[in-house]
Amino acid sequence: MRETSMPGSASFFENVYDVVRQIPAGRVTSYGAIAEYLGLRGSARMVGWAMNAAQTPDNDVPAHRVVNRNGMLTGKHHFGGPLIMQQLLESENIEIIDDQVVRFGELFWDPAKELTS
DNA sequence: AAGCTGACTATGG
DNA sequence: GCCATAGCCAGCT
Repeated sequence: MRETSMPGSASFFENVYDVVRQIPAGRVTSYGAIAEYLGLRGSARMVGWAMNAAQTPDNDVPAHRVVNRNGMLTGKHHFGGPLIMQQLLESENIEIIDDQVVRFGELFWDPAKELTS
């Protein structure tokens, strides 16, 4: 892993990044799924918060592939623009209607199942 | 040091 | 079916 972070800052943030980076293009996942995979479970907010920190140019974390449980682009406004997230997803053949991922159930990528720890 | 906030989720009314 | 409340944990003021 890239110890680009500061010394001693090893936190679940890197765990989140690692999982998000493994999300295949054209797929999406939810905060809760990642949180549960990391053992945070109900603390899906922490995952979202990790995404907030993932906005740094040093990270290659496709945070746009992470949406809420409804498949809604809740964090779209945090990408520097309210349409950035949608455009990124559309560029990966993911259809977005009304800030929501179409066929979210089909595109959903569960780390707990796909990564088979 | 203590309290608030937050890119969520589940439950209740 | 929609609105309100509670639980969650880590970072910031």
